[in-house]
Amino acid sequence: MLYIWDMPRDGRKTKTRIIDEATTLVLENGFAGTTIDQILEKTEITKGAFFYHFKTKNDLALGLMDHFATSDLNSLNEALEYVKANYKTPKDQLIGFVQFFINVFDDLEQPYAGCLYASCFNEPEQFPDQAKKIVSDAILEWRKQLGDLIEAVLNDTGAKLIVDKNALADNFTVVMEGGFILSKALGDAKLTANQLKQYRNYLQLLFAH
Amino acid sequence: MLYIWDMPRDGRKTKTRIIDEATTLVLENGFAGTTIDQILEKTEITKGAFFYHFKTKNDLALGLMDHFATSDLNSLNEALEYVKANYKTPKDQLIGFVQFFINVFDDLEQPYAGCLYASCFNEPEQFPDQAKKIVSDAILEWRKQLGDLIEAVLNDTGAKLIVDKNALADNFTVVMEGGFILSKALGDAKLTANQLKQYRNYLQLLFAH
DNA sequence: CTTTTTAAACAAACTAGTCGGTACAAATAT
DNA sequence: ATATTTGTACCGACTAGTTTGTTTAAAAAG
Repeated sequence: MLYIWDMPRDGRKTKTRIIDEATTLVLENGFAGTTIDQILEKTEITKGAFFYHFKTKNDLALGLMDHFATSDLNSLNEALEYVKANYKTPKDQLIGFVQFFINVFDDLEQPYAGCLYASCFNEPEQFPDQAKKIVSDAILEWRKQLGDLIEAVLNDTGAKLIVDKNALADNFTVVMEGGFILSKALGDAKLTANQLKQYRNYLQLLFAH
Repeated sequence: MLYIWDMPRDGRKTKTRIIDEATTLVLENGFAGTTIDQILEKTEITKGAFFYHFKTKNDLALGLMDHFATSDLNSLNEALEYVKANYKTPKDQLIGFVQFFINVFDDLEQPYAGCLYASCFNEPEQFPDQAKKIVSDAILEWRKQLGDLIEAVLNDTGAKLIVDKNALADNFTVVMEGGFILSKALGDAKLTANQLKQYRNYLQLLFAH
């Protein structure tokens, strides 16, 4: 017999709840535009509980970015593992990687809530340097992993044009970030996937036999 | 009969100064993160003068966006006129259009300050609907003008792949917006131009003979 | 004269962060 | 077994300072 009052208090649940709700609020109002009172209202916790988990609002910024980057890099690795398990040639793996994310964003009905990386550099003075470093490290990790895949294609298949491996890898991140903005601005969820398809087209033309 | 005292004092200079300095501040701190006192300090005017020109802070948001969009659409038209005067075939005009902006961003030494369109949708709840409409209208104008150019190329040259005219036109906006983020995140001014070069590559491969 | 700008005070609401205190489970002591 | 202590999680009133916007009287400038 399990009564709720028998359940031990788990502070991680509260912390996770704060991070989840705060992320939503920051994507709607920006970081400076999100007040701690708003977070308290959404999470239905009190000020005391909030400051128990986060020393300051800056500390929250760090927590948000850390959580976001971790889950972002998880999805990078998930996609990499998927294509390496399911495709043989580097080219198929690279195209499959992009297609993986096309499928994700093709299924969305309403515009993706947004990316905290963009928030961080849209109000850069509001975020501590540590948060900015988390973002740049994450972007460089996407560059590295995609860059390795691209290099393998260059060695295996060759390209129709001389291209910079890093710039081509970065182009994925750029199309994603820009796609989110376009999608929100025009209120059309499908636009992000459509933009990724342009990137896929580019790769297909570049690495055509 | 014209008396000298018929000429009122010119408040447009002050208003322009407010808009210029406020734009810089919003790109650094976000809109919610920019206080009117900060603007007063930078412009060296007083609170009375500020509220003489803008009824509310929301009114300022509108003024900023209107000014920004006007100058953005001016540069769209400038580039269009340039390529139509200097290139003959639709394909050369389209590639020339992209090259026009590559040249602009290749000359930058430090990352582009940023785009208010992005600010608007990174803290959408902070901006009035009217401001958001200015942004979506501007993005649709880029889509239309570039789309017309692309359609001319499709009719004249044909494409290696079936592409959606609008998505291909939007891809320019997306690469710009994403490029700004990348450039700021990694602190490298050249990255935006490099990303535009990927878009140019894509067009060249797509419309190759 | 009319428009624009100053200077300074003021208010009402909001904001980040503090602080003393409570509830409760597990560990420790008796 | 029972009593006491300790540490974690949480509460909510309070404070010091900030923010938008108002008001008012006077001054500058074409």
